[in-house]
Amino acid sequence: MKNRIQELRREKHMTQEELASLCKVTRQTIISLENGRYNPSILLAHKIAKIFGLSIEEVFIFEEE
Amino acid sequence: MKNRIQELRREKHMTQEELASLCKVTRQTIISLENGRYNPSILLAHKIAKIFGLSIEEVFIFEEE
DNA sequence: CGGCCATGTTAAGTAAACTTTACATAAAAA
DNA sequence: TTTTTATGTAAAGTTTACTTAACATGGCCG
Repeated sequence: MKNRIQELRREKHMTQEELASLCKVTRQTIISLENGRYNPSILLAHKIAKIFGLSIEEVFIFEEE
Repeated sequence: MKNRIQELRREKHMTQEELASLCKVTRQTIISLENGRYNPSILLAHKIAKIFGLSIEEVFIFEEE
């Protein structure tokens, strides 16, 4: 699964720190998501999508798995 | 977070066993999701939504959290 | 130059998702 | 009545998401 977090965060001129605190997770978590180390929980995915004003499917790209 | 898994599964006349094998998880996982013991991973949420031909947001209801 | 800011790495720990196995029960079918 | 089918519970174990903390680096600004 790919995601557009870094791209969308930069569009909004947000730092990892700012996004993390909006989501109420740590900066490490944002780094791990942006760098593809693991996938977010569905709740975190929803929070992130909401912050960007998009649906989960618009932020997280599910390729064949 | 609430979900409509049981409702949608019954609409499709599917057993927990059938849904589980389509998702490639165990029946226990489906039971746990239907009975609200825990939330699915984003990958499992996506698979389930896909099986029902819906978006994640149509199957999983995010109330204020 | 020197310091700060944003990003990244590593590692160890906790919490939550998911598995495996075993057993229980009610309803339908044989 | 006995068996089968669908659903559920419980407990212990593995894997993955997330935290905490410490340290590294390149870019920018004074």
